[in-house]
Amino acid sequence: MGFMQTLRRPKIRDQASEQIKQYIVEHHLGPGDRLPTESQLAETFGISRPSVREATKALEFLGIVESKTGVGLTVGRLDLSRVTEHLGFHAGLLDADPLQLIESRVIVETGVLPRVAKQMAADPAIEPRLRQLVDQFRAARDLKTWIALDIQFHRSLLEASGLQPLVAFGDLLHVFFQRFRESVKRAEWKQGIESHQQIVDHLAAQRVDAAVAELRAHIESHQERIR
Amino acid sequence: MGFMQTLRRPKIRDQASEQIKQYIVEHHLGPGDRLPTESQLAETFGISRPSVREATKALEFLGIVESKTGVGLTVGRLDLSRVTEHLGFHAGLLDADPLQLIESRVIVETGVLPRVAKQMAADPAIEPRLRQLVDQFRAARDLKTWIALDIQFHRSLLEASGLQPLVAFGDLLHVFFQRFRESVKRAEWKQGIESHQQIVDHLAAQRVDAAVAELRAHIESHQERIR
DNA sequence: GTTGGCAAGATTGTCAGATAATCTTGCCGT
DNA sequence: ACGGCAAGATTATCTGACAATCTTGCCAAC
Repeated sequence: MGFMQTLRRPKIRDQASEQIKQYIVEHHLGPGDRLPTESQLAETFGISRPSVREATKALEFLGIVESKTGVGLTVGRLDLSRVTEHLGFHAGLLDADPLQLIESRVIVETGVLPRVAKQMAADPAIEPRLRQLVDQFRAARDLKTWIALDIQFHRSLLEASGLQPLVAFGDLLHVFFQRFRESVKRAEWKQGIESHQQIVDHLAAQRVDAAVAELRAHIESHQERIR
Repeated sequence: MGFMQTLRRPKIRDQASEQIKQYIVEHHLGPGDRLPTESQLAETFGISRPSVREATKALEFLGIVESKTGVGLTVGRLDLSRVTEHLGFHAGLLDADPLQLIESRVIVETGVLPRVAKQMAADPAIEPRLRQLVDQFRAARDLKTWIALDIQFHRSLLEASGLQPLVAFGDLLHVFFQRFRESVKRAEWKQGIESHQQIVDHLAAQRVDAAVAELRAHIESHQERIR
């Protein structure tokens, strides 16, 4: 019978990572502040250094602490991109509904366009950058560079909004979209190039609604490919 | 002279974690599937087992892999709550521009409302759920439960859209947003309650534009508090 | 006196090997 | 057929050592 217990003894390294977090809070440490050395932590917690390391390396992976050879451990600074970097990988495993991912992209990327239009009017450096990417598209000859440029275009669009959280979210999704970008056919390039061109044109002329419509159609064109 | 290099050799365990992720992708492994043993991984990568462990423990921390004593390593199941739990333990470490967070939330949450209105028309269960949350607001007496309910309300809004990726992203934004909520004053509750009420009313009546305007004003009201 | 480099110490990075704890599997007796 | 026990497999933890890297301070040269 298996009803009893499953009362697993908590793992030492997990206790250690909790204690380290607790240490940070109790000592009111902020980003950049120093932590005790691994040896000191090991002695304090009454465990071995390898266990402490497994704890700190896990925390470091998330960005909660940083470690430098010859220096020591310091408290880290957490930003969204750091987190999504690893989570994006997860979105690939998690068999999310492709239709939901497409719709999510549409909402985020079109939602950002009004801001982009404003930023373009204020910062003359943005438009040339986008046009340069469109031109590189036309010169692209193989699928691989086309994909890379497509990713960069959409990323630049998000970057132009100045909203880093949304850039991070875009990066997260792009891992997933890579999968069916590969199934793009040559004939569909041309259409993609024209879409990008028109989006930039619309934005430069402050025709936000037209840009939104074009971008929505562009992203939703993936829908036909996923069946 | 310091101009040369700063070309840090990539750390072995980081290479290892990358290789493990790569292994999962290349072998098309999904949650629950087995990975090679630590010893096998160590031998395959040509490194020691402790280094493999530091890599796997970091991945396990995020839920990318799971390990059970006597069993082995398996691919993990996405558990965002675990991540947000680790992130939220100390607000002082979170680094994000408040204005960008606010604007990002506005874009995501308002962008979702057209879909929510559609879903409400199709699924009669949604409206009572939202109204119930509004009612609980009115009954709330302390700041803590108010914050919890506020988070839940906005989350339910995203859930009602049926777009899981945006729900997950919303959770992440809330973690970074948390510290600003604590500075809400009692007088501002009332206003928040009324906002929520009106948003639900507008949506129920299919007045999407009005709901968008109200939600935007509601979120942007935080701007005045962060100076 | 100032500057430059070098040496020593401190700290993390990596490794090897061993033992304990825990889970699975299959055998054996009833 | 069923239940328990033993053996194997695998992760969990520890000890100890050495390598790589950064910081600090001393010392010599100018």
